[in-house]
Amino acid sequence: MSNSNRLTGNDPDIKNFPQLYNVLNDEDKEFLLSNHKVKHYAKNEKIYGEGEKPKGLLCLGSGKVKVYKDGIGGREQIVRMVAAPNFIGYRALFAEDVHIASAVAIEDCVIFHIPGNVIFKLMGSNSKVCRNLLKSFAVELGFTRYRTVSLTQKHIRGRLAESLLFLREIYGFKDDGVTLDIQLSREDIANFSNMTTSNAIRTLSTFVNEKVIAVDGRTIKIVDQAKLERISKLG
Amino acid sequence: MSNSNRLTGNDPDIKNFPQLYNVLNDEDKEFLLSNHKVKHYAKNEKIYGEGEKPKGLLCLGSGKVKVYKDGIGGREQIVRMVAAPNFIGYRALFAEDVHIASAVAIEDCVIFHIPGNVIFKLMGSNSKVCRNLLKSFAVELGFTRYRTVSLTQKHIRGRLAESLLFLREIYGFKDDGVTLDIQLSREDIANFSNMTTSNAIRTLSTFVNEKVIAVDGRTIKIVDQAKLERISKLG
DNA sequence: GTAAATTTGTGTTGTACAACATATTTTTCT
DNA sequence: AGAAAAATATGTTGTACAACACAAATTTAC
Repeated sequence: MSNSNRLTGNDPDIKNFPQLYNVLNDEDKEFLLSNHKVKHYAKNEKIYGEGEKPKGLLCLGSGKVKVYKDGIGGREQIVRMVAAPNFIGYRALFAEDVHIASAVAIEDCVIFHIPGNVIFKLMGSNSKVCRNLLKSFAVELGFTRYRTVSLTQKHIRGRLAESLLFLREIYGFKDDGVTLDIQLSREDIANFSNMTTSNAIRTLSTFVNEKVIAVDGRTIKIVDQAKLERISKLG
Repeated sequence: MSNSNRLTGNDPDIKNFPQLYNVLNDEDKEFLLSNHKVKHYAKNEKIYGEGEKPKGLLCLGSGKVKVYKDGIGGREQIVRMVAAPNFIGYRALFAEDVHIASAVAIEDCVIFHIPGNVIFKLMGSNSKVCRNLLKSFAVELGFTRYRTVSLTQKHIRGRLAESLLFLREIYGFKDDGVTLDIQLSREDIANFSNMTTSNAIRTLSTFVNEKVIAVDGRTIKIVDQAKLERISKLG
């Protein structure tokens, strides 16, 4: 996984948000620079909630976000794990609908807020903006459909293995090349994998015993990726 | 299983495809009219399959289509039921990816084929085309996310009730106001509701006994919609 | 028209996993 | 620091539903 787009440093700037800024002409760049807000979110802070009206387009400049839906009996289902730079909360904006999921910062985040009329104006004068938004949708719809099938058809081991592989794909490894660059509670892992917290804990333990992963608190190392892929594939 | 060789009196026309034609200026209308193909598909004919490269944008002008993914052990999961007029197979086009699902005509269909470069040119000169495509994506992503949660968390009765309500929403009723305007095999209903065919048959029977629906072969009447909604909601 | 194939229907068995209980460890709060 | 709360861990029980088996009805094939 390439990290060439990944934002680094302490001061994210919308100029480093390639999906949007890089494709604009000079005039539109100027317009965007003077028509957006930069907001900071602390770890565990809510970004938006189910039922709220979208205020505009949100661009995750730095940090990590989980997007989830509240299900039956309060059981939350994580439908998306987001790394920067990426659009968030844009489905509701383009569906002209309220948010049907909630977003929470899972570590400190910087998010660029762009009012609806501003992004629509940019879309009018620059079709590459549209293309990038369409591409985001297309990738996400593909992911969500894929997940619908595996979360309903795969067994627990397969679902958990797949989730770990997706976390690796989304967030990558730390410098050592084996440690997942994301810290999640067992509950979050369970909610991402459609299982109870108990079963997530249990199954992670068996993976450790089988030397597929190594775990230290919330730090997860992928020890045998080929085996993990086999477990994911076999269901 | 042959297409484009059937003579039909009154074919649907791309002029009646509002998401695309109505928003164009005269010049672009002319361009679109001379740069698309009208194709016929017979009932049960495959429109595209998993792994194929998208040839362009498909617009369902008339007929009904199911979109499904092949899951574990050949168990197919229907991820979308489509009524005209609607875009189909566009995810792969905008993700610059191969199709990750298959589409089959569940009754005779007319589909407008628009080459990729043509739709991209129209998007460049008319941002309303983009808006309509974005809206399609947004609605579909919302549906798919909603379904992920209910297909994984609701019990069989709730899943089947929800599926019947979605079929009503998508295809509506016949003139009598109670008969679903769609004929599906029990297997298709099962694959849309994430359950075995046996359980779909069984549960439909109990719904009949409970006077929630009435069934005659593949014809389904919704007798007590409020009750069906209650069953769907309670999971 | 009859045979073959497919779809529909129903009962039985087995099991994957949720639900629950409870202990232990870690984190948060004052 | 110690108390309270939350997260992690593990064993037990119950059940929803898949898997299987088989019969009847319907459709397709020849």
